[in-house]
Amino acid sequence: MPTIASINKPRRGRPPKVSPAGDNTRAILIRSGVEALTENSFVSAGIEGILKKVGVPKGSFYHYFKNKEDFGLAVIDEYAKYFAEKLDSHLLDQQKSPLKRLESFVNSTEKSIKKYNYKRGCLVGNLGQEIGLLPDSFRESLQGIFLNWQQRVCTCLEEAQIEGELSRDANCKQLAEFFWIGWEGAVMRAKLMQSADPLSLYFHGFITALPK
Amino acid sequence: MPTIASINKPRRGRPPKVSPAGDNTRAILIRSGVEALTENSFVSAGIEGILKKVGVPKGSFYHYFKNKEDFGLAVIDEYAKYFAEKLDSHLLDQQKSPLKRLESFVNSTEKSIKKYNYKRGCLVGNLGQEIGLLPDSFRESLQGIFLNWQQRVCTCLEEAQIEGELSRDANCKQLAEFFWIGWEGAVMRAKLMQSADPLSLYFHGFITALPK
DNA sequence: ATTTTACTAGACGATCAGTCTATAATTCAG
DNA sequence: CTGAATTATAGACTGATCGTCTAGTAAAAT
Repeated sequence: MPTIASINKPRRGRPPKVSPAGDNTRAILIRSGVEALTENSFVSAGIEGILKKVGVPKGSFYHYFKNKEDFGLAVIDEYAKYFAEKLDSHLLDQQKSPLKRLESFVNSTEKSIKKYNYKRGCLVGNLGQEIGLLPDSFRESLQGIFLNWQQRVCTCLEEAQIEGELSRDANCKQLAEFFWIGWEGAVMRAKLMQSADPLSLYFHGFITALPK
Repeated sequence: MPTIASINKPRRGRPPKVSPAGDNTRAILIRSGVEALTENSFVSAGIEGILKKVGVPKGSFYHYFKNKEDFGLAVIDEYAKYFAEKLDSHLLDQQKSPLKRLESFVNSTEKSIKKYNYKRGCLVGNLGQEIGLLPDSFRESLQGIFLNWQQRVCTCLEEAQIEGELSRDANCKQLAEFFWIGWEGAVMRAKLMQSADPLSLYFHGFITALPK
């Protein structure tokens, strides 16, 4: 990102191709990578396919990224950012009760997975499953993302306690962790069954399990 | 498998290499495949690697299997057979109460995942995650395996009802499906965290959620 | 014109699934 | 015993694709 200083007193040479809308080549590649990795695995997703989909020549890849690992980390970060926003858009919706907010997130995921014909799942789940084949740097990153998501759901459950939807005795942190552990299984199963039923079945089970 | 007739009146030519212990080349390849696919994904698992691990030359592979897909299906079948036996060894143990049998399965999985340094997961879960990249024939096979496992847990839960560990009102079929949906998420998370905690946390959550 | 930087074409070696030809091993028929 | 028949082993080979790299061109500054 260019600083104010670098705009006022530009460096010599050809300036980087950067647009305010964020549609520069690097960002385009990352978005293409997000799409690829929500459908494919990291190992089987080829760089060439990711490039071809957005018409960026192969030689450019190693100008923008050190290697595939570096690219992968950038893609993970972008997905985490996108997903955290999506999560917040539901979990922070003050119009609904806390548990209804969680339900709203689930419903939105159901719609989304149908929309993409049960081909796209959770990028973090996909990469988590093949963690044994991935660079070590991926593990920390993915672990941190789960912690982050769990924290958000935990807060939502605590608000449910305040509003009386959930027993004061409930261990929200543990429940949030339980939710995400199983949720990734539900997303996987939905892809396998080509049906959103596993998502709603899992959510229904989770809700009825909560101590009132 | 040779029939009685074919033993009494054998065909001409070299007979198929088959040992009563089942340690013929085909079986060895399948076992090597099971190991490979519990750690890797199908797409990223190379045939050459599977062959090299057991010292079988490449030419033999296409003698025993039509192609990689054919091999994959055989590997899945072998794993399903192995796993169903493992499951039964716990769930049919009349020494324990039904819910304790399920706990016994969970404990055994915890030990197993530790033993292999959190590298080996569930073959069915691994392949399920990448189902979008796999031949169509895999989907049916994997779906059927889940149905089978769910049926076994369902029966166990019904026995728990009889023994009074579980409410008569409980929907055992649905609970069994819930269990397996989430369980695959827990196995994935255990690999990612390099810890068996997600397995026990998930099981604990499942048990406390059951209607008494 | 020259320098600096941004970007790209295409080659490279490795590895992939799968094919092919050759031959070793074993058994039965005559 | 000989030779045909069949199973099984062996690995070179093809064509595609992989991640990576180098040597270059394009563009805008001095």
